[in-house]
Amino acid sequence: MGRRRSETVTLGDVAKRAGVSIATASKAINDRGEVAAATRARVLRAAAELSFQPNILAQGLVAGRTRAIGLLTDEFDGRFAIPILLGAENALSNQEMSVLLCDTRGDAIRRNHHIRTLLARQVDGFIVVGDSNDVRASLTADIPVPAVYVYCRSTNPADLCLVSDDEGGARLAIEHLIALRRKHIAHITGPQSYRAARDRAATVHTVLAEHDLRLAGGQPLHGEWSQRWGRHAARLLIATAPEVDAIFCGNDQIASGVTQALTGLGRRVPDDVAIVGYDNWEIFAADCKPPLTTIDLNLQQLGTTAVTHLFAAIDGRPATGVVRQPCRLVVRESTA
Amino acid sequence: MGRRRSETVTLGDVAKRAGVSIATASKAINDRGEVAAATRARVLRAAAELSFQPNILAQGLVAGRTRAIGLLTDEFDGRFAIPILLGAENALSNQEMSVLLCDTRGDAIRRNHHIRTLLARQVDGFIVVGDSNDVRASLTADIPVPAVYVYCRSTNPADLCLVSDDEGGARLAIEHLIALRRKHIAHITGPQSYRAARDRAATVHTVLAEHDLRLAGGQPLHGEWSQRWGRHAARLLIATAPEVDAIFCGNDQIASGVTQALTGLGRRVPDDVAIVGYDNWEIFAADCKPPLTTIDLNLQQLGTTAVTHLFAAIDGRPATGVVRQPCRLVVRESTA
DNA sequence: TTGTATGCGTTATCAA
DNA sequence: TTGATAACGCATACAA
Repeated sequence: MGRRRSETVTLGDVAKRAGVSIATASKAINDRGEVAAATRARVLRAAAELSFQPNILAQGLVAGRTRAIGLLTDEFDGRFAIPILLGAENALSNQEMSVLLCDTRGDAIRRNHHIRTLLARQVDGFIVVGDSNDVRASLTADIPVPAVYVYCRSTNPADLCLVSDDEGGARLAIEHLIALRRKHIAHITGPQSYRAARDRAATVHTVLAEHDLRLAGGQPLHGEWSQRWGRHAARLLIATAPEVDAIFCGNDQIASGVTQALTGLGRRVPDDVAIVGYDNWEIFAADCKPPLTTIDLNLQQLGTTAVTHLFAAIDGRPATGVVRQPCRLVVRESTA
Repeated sequence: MGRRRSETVTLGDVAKRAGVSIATASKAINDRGEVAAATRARVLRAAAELSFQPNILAQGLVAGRTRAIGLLTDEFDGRFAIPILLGAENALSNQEMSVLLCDTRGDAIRRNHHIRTLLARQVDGFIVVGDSNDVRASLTADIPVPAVYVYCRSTNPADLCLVSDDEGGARLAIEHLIALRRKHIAHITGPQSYRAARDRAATVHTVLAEHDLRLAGGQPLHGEWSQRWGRHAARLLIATAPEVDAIFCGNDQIASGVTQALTGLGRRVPDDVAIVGYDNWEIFAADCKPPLTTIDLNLQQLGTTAVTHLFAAIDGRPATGVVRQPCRLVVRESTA
């Protein structure tokens, strides 16, 4: 049964056509010095004429490496995983590495199954993409290759985890509003169960205090990550703290809802109230009316960084601990 | 140099521990009948004790198949590719197949490079995910394995292309509005350069005509796929065709913008004007005020279907032509 | 500089 | 029922 696709051309075919042995052909193609220039040229021409492609399976079998890595994600329909994955895929393919994608759908059995499969495929390493909030069971004990955790934490402090710098992002937002001379700054954000929401809220307090300010409304308004909550919270806020002249929102959807509600209440953005969102999800931020100033997480860069670290680890120079990826302020009309 | 990870356990290790030859161990593990029950049990136990995982590279080398497929996408940050990819990945992993992911970023060189790499990795087939609008150069001539095109067309009519049923989707929307006794139905949609926009607009005309109705405003309003265009078009429409009592929008973002603008103009949704969106992108459709009735493309199912067809093709039963995936009406408050 | 021979881990053939 | 042995395609000591 078709154990070999007839058209497949192997190193043997190349060698035959060039009139040399397989060993010589191999050396020529892999540019090992021990071959005469003329021979090398003959081999390369033969290879080109036959469109020879070395079988990566065979190479991997002998080398013990496959130039492939496993990308593990729990819920990759979430919008955060995508840019990370994209950044990683890009960086990897620049290094001639392939990506084996596995979505575990939050199912531990599925996850273990995927890990076993990937190991059976002899991947050279793992990138684990999380959802920022939860802590992932460390793979380190179960696998013989390096792993890097992105946008999540691992249970093992000796693992390398790359996360977004929530404190830095919140600081960027608040200092921007303060620079605009806003004095009554409020914070509408997502559930307190989210670490990101808690960390950023804490930083909001800190930065305001550094400038002798207090949060308008006294406390952050915790709710959902939705436009609906934004609309609702904005009305609450105007009722309880009508002096508010700036709102830092936990994501762009909330900011969009806030903006809609404020406009409905007759407040002008940014003249009466400046708005800053979070995530720079362009479909919301740039298409809002007015377009939203927001914080970009540099997620794609996060994916790229992960690859860099994974390569270092594969080369025997592993890093460790939690690394924070800086955010970036994107100024649009909502604070212009 | 480290040509083998020391901990790796091979079939030889299992065989030794079970006190049999490698050949016998292989037969026992692969359940080939020609082995005594007791021996088989011994081998399986040894394998379990050593957590033996067969090396898929070696298996693939001898079998000529790898149980891996290549997933090629041009711009996978677009939101349509994601659910398709998710559906495909899910179906594939259910069949113990792995996915090699490649994003070509619309670059032909990159694309060819990826294809060569995937072939060198001996993938058993390809799934090509497009962006619905453009026609993809057929791979068939260049590759020795089957390919299925999803959410795009191929230049070769003999290829199998899976697309969304735009006509059916538009029909669902318009017939829904007609069933609600709306008489003045308008259509606000994306650029005419998009095949989907053209096909749906044509169907809108057809279905209205079937019910002796004409489009409110006379012509579809073609613009961008954005909220901004939705807001703008809604104001245009109210100015030129104030009698409008229903609007079918080309996507959920346009519908969201339309809804915002209508609300600002004092029209109630759905009482004065019913709205239907397209795509069922929940983050927009379900979080709109009011939540949007919309058309779901069943993209995940599209991915699953692609895998089914790819398997058939790999098994020597290829299909051909353009297959349309039916859409689904999702009713929410904007037409309730 | 070139070629021979061996091994990577597995499956399959065929003798024993 | 079992076990040598030969592939699969490639890379590499080592001999020539």
